[in-house]
Amino acid sequence: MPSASDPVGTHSAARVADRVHTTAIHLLRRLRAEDRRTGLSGPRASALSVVVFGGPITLGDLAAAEQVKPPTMTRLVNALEQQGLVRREGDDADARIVRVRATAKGIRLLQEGRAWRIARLQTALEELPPHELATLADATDVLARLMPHL
Amino acid sequence: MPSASDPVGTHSAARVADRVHTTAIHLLRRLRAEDRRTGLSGPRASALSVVVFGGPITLGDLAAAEQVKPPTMTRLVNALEQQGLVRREGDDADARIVRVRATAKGIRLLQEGRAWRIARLQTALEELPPHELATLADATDVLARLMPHL
DNA sequence: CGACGATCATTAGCTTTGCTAACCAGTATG
DNA sequence: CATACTGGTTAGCAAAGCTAATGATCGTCG
Repeated sequence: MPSASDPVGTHSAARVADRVHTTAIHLLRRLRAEDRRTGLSGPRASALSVVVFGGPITLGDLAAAEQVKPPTMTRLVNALEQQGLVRREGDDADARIVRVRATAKGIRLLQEGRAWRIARLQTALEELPPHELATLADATDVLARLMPHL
Repeated sequence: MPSASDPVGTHSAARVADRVHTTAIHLLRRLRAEDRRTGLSGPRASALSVVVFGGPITLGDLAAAEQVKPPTMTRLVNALEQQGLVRREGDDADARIVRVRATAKGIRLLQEGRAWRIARLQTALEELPPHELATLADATDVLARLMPHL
């Protein structure tokens, strides 16, 4: 199915890869500015997000999910804990393990922050015709399916 | 035009905004690992990219382009200069100004680094059927058009 | 022409985030 | 039960971001 913007099918994987990459970078840079409103830095917001949506999780797994080494995650969790956004919990079976759980405050802040961050993007998307919105949705599906293979 | 994955048109701008945002974050995190091969950190690679493609540019404009304050850019340029990737040049008319220009080595390294960084993505994209590749290309078009309004 | 404010870059010093190496406590295994 | 492995933390380093203050130059206006 040749698209409207590329009727003759000149898409090469290399070109598309480059454009997807560039687009992602530019998009996030634009949105980054909104982070300040929550008082949460990028890494903290990201880690909190995993804790909120991924339920109680061990510190090591959290580090792996965030693609960060354990010492870095220890510090991030320290900071989030001091802000009252997460709690450390011990494990009954294995005393080495630390489970991290989001507090009600953490859940609330994350949702507000997320809302702020994507508010501008959402506003812009509302101007799009439905079929373009659908294209974006489809593209996220494709990339989500691809992600595990990266 | 309802898409295959969403036949009844339940797309809301809010949902799509959230998914685009999340997808961009996850994608870039996966790709980040490849940066080490160039010996260029993310910020340095990004700044070098602007210098290479944006021609000689003043330090202040470069800082603005990278959405960073001047002192930060001074340090980045110092590092790039020590690596022999850019050169500082004075301005004849205005002695306050520093122009930053990429060296041949800088241009070469950037192109190699870019290639490495997107190599995994490209490999994954090569597995996709053409219509999904086209979906991704269209999505980048939509977002690129949107970008100035963000 | 000369003084004074504006502009561009840098320096100094702080915080956050990332790392590796070393360490401690607890688990599991021979 | 000794020994190795695992999960988390501590210590210490480097990079990248910031603000505030400095230095040097430019432009303007009296």
